[in-house]
Amino acid sequence: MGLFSKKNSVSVQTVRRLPQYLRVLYDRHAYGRLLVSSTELAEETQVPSIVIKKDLQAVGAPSKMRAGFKVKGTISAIETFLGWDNLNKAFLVGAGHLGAALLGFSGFKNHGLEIVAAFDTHPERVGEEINGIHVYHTAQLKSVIEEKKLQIAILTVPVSAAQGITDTLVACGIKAIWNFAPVKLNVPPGVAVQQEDIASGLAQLCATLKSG
Amino acid sequence: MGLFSKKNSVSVQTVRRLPQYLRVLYDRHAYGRLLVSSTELAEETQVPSIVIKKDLQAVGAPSKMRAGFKVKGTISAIETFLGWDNLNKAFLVGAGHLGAALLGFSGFKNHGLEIVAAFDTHPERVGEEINGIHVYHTAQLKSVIEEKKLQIAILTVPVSAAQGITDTLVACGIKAIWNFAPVKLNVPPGVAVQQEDIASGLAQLCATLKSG
DNA sequence: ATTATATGGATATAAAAATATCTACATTCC
DNA sequence: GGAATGTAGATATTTTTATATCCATATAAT
Repeated sequence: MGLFSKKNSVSVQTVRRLPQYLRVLYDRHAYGRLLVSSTELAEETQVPSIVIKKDLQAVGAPSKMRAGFKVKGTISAIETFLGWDNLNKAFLVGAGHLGAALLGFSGFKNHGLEIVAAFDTHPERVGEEINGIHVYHTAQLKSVIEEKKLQIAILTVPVSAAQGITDTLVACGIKAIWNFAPVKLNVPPGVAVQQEDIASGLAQLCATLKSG
Repeated sequence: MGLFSKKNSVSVQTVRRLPQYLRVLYDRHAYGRLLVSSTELAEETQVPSIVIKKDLQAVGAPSKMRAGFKVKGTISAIETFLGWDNLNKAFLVGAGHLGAALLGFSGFKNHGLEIVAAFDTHPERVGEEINGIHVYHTAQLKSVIEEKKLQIAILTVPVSAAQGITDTLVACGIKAIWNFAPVKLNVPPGVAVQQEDIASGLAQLCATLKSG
């Protein structure tokens, strides 16, 4: 029960739902609303209101009795919790189809992420600019990471290249990897890997189809 | 306990892990292996072996005492469970960055999915072929769906268009929608919607970063 | 003032999922 | 042949997550 044992135990599922709330909150804030109730958020997100209440309480969102959660304060609470209140410098490795799609998505700045560089090995891609982001050769990873003080890696390379690139990233001191390659990466402790597997969602849809 | 009350209760998390196992199994099968143990699958996927055992038991994977799970039979069990043993005809609405990336991904055929048509409203996209898939105008949705007997919709349109397109899809009798637009869709009972929210994964990564 | 109502907050319960423990059994190795 | 080993299978436990119930309270209607 010491000073450092306070486990900030916000569940994974709660964390995954936060961006949904954020979107509705941004919208309400744009309309000048000061308060929003969990009931209203529930209608908008199709998440049960009781889950929303618990989620928002977990991140310390401010509320007003009988009125709802304070829009601005709740936005701040969520953004602070996720570290989205200031931008992390990110880069992307693998400027293929998916990589280009992510580079073309301008919404990351609302999610605390600023993609400032891309890397690839294909000669026809290196030197290009995609949505204003320069594509370097993968050989320059180390120098560019250090020069630009990059923090978060987005991995959209083929499976065969994923682990090799990862080893390089780890050697460069990268502590967060967002991995879209369908393979589990081997990293030392202290490096966070978030695995995105598009097949998981498809599997869920197919299973629902068969049973429903 | 009647004939129809048998609830095939395979958990969501189990379903989401199945594709991972499938990848390793394909690999081992390609190398001619007949058996694979849960321990080996655990090393490969970083999922605890006991979870793997339970998952595979849940879908009725065949095994051999003291030896492991039968590679071929387990592949069949998973594919059958997910309905990936024969191809579902799918189509994509919204051939923008992300849409094009999905159209360019040829791996869906291993996941029971064959994308046979795309739709968009932009004049410069309509009429194009992306990875051999024709892009129709969205106005033709109904006729093409009926003509080609399409079953699964992949939605990669902007948020503003998502619900409108969904209403059309529902009217066309579509029963499964894989939605990449970050908005909850309103659909009648009986229509399965699988929501993909890229921000959820990013939130998870950021939360890990902050706490780790 | 009084009452009705909708809300966040707190607590309790239930359901889902992960993890641990033990057993039986083939295979391999002496 | 006998013991050690590594496996699936079954069961039990714990942890996590979701859901339900009740309560105090601030607002609005009467």
